[in-house]
Amino acid sequence: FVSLCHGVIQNDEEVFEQLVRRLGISIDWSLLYTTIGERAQRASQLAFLRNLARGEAYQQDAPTLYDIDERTVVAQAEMEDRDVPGAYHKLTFHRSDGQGDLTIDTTRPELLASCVAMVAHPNDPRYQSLFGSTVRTPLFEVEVPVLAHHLADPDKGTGIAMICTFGDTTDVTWWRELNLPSRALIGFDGRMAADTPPWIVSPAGEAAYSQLAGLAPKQAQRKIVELLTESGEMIGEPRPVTHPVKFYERGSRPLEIVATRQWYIRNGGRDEALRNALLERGAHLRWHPAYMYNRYQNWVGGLNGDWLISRQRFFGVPIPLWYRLDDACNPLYDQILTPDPEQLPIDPSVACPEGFTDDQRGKPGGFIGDPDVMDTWATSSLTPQIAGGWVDDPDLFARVFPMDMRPQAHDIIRTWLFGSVVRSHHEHGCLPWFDAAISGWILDPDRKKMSKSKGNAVTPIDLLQDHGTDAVRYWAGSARAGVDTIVDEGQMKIGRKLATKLLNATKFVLGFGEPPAGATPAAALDLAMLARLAEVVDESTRALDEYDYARALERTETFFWWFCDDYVELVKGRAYGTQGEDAAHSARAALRQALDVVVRLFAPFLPFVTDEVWCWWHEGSVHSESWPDAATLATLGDVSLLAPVSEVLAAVRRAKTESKLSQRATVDEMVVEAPPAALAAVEATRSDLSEAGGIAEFTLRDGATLRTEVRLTPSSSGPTDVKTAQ
RNA sequence: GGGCGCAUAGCUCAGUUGGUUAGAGCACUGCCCUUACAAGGCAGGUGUCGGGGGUUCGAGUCCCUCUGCGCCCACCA
Repeated sequence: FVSLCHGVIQNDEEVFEQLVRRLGISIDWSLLYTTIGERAQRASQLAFLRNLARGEAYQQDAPTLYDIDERTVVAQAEMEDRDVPGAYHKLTFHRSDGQGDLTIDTTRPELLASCVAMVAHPNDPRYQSLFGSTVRTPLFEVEVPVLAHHLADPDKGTGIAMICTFGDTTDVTWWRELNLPSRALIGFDGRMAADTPPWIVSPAGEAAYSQLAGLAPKQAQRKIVELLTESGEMIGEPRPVTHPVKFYERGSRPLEIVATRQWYIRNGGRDEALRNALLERGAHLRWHPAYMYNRYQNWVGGLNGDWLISRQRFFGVPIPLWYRLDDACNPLYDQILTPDPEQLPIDPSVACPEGFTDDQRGKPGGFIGDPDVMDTWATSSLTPQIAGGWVDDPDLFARVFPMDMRPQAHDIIRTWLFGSVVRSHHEHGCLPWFDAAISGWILDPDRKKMSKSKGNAVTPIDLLQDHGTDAVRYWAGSARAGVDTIVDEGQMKIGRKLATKLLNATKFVLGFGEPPAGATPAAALDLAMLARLAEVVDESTRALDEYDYARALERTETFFWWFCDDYVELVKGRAYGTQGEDAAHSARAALRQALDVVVRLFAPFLPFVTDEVWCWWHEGSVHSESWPDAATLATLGDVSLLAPVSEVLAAVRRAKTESKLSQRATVDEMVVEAPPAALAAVEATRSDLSEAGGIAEFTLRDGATLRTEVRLTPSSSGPTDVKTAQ
């Protein structure tokens, strides 16, 4: 079985690696690790042994939530509540003093044989006289005490409940706090015990139990309802309710509670000082978005026990321990044998503890390996240590730990993130990273969470094939951090357009040829464009520093479209040389400089197209280049120049469009009226505007507001039309 | 029951410490073969900023409240 698992894993790892490579994520593949690989097992087992040595890991024999299909215990973090249909059953208990009956409501009548006591609130006036007395259970005729406990809710059911071992976690609390006996009947196979338990002694009780023996919970419930109805001890019909029940998150039947010996790691669930320390750690983590800390707080504050890490599975990282056996071959769980850390990873079912030989395995006075494996999160919670070389590369570890950032989705804050904080707190006394970047889920177009079982999942590889990696990353990069995001192939198409535009724009800019060495942007428009770009670099850098990648992308994109639509169109003619050599060199230098920066700004979002165009005029990959620095751009330019110029250009285009003319059509005359500042801007770019607009006669004059008059001659014969645009 | 998020154009969303007439893309419509790009370009209409109240010279933005949607957590007889 284990070898089959390894086969599946090997295949999956290849598929995942292909996917990650295709996504263009910059991974140093020489540092690849897998959570089931040797390095991870070594780190996982070593960390556990160190937890054990410091008392942070311990074993306990206690009632535990257990999945009867998976046949394993599960941790609180892997459970979820589901609303399922159930029914209240009103049962009659008989007072031992013969003074009448007592009725209770239960949703789990099948556990009646496991009843150990009755409980009501200490202040409930209805039951004051019964506290301290005993009652007999229906069918089984077992005497159980009537007790008081503050958790009993007078408003629920009849105000008095039967305590069974174990119907729910409240039963466990009552059982523990009221020192009750254990009468568990549901076994690891999820069925009622085959033999009549010793506490059922009456012939009628034995007869009743024999009809339940070996049944699964649901079958047992149907049967006992039959029996109770026959005996007249059930009042009325079951009353249907919908109530929340605990399930294993991947399970199909409700969890049962069984008493079993398991391993735990302290996580504050039973220790207020540790809980507060971990809350404090979480508060020091920089959360992106910040409100995700609330989920951490909710989770840590709501813990009701330590972290159960042992699992009854065959494939996983083994718990690296052995136990001595007594002369009758019973394991002595307090006589733990630990391996030499140098030998890790080990499988205790194969390896022998020091001082023993394999022929002593399972023999009287010998030893036995722990049969369980660790929860997958017990290993995943150590990924910063595994990746950072905690066990095998102390030099690397010293340099990279704590790590910068944990990227993950919000649904595993309780598992991956919290578990990692717990392990780092115990082992290193610090947070494992400085920042946590929490993403949302991808939702289908109907805003439903994607899941394989619902069949609405879109695999990333299909999207990458259909739209290209850059397009998919553009869509993903436009989504705000932490927010669930709908798959939007429309956005991907826009991303693809952007990538195509970058190819075309680069081809065009490079087509002008390289300006001579030493040529620098000098024209006012060129300097203004570069000044605007400098602002974009600043803003984009600041946004990324704050993990606001969507803003960084948006700002760069907005600039780039303006750059293509307006700036390039304005300087096109000049760059071709229509205004002389010097003017051309200024434009060409500015175009190249801007493109050089823009490509680097886009590189994290559109890794493939940026790398492609970069190599058209640079050596090496854009992804090895430094991030652009606004200070290196010409800062002499006046950004305020740009708005009036773009406005005049738009007015010309509008006039041509409204006259149903080609944008190439000649403007006979244009008059721009503007206040002094705008007028100066238009004046400074007059030659570029004239060329781009095809303007024959261009007049400027003072005015209160910017106003552009455009006179056109339609290409075909027709009346002269005067368009006025604000 | 406790906590959190969201609500802005038909759709998806920007809107930064309160500050001109609230923006973008998509969709829709029209025009244009234009020597980077027709798998393209240019241009155009579109709003009770969820409701109500308050603070302020000024509120999409701050405060209170209500409504709707979504998520997390909770001891579920």
